[in-house]
Amino acid sequence: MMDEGIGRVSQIIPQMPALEARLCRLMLMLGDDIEEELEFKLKPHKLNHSEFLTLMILYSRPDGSSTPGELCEYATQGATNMTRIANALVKRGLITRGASEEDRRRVLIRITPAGRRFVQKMLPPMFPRVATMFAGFSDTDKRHLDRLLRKLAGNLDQLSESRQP
Amino acid sequence: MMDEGIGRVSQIIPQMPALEARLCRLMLMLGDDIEEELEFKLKPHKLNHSEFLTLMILYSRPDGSSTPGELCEYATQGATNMTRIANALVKRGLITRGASEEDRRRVLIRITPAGRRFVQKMLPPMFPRVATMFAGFSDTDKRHLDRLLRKLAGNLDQLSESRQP
DNA sequence: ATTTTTTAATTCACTAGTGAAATATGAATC
DNA sequence: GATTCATATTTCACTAGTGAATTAAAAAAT
Repeated sequence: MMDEGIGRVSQIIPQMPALEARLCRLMLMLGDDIEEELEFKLKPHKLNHSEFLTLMILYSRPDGSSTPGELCEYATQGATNMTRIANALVKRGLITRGASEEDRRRVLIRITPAGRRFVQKMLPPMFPRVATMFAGFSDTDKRHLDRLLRKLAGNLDQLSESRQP
Repeated sequence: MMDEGIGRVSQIIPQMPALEARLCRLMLMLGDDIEEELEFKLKPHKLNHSEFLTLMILYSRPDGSSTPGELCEYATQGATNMTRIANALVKRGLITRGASEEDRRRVLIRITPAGRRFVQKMLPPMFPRVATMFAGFSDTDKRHLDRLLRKLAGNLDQLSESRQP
């Protein structure tokens, strides 16, 4: 369906990089599909993607703590949104928010023991469906995919730098 | 950075499919990156992604017309949002909206000559950066990537059917 | 030592997208 | 042929995320 669409457009505008455009479109569709699958798994826990990601970042830190600014960077979220995310997670007792000693502009965010238990409980049931996503992929397939995606990521990185350096 | 995070989590929870989780995360990041790049190219034309996609679907149809319901399906948008998208495009004179003759529940959406000209003018300047995204990709790389992404899409399709059939 | 500049987080007003209900027409059933 | 059921679109109330302005503290400049 998408293939036919791109085909017809590239017949009218032949200088279009049709193959590349198709790959772009595929990546966008897959990104949406994976996001949808993820949100489906998160819904029972009343978490959305960015809250989950933020919580996982904290969980994966050796000391379980970070600052809003750092979390923004790693979760690629605006500071505005991080405030809301932190509000939501604090309300549920999964993280705490306190003032930093050294730099009083900073806020210190820390995952709570309850937050750790929550992650450890919710994660395992997600595994089977993640594995299913890559059913029929050989180890070589996965390695190839990883390599190609990282190459693409590198190119996109350059493009993003060329936007506002 | 993400690799270390997943590494630490999979040390605590060893039954996690770490490789697959990493590929998921990569796909999500790349989807966001490509979306960002696309929105950047669309901004000067005051279009967002879903408006652009809707317009392109109409452009690529042989007769240049469709209905809201059909557009929802192809653009994977809710009906609610399609109403807003159509409103925006009508306002700019890129599409028209009229009642269907056969089925008066239906609305007929059609790209205007101005809409066609608009697409033909805005598309070519986007090509260089699309090509750059795949710089360093051999033809084999692109074929492989296409194959792997389609396989992944197939698996995700199955998963989505298992959600609410 | 005071002023200026920079950095960090938050609040506010907005855009984009979703789910549930409303409206209206067509199709099916009795 | 009236009633029930299904389909198509829109409206309304909500969630998620963004940009601009605000507040406050630290760092740099004078």
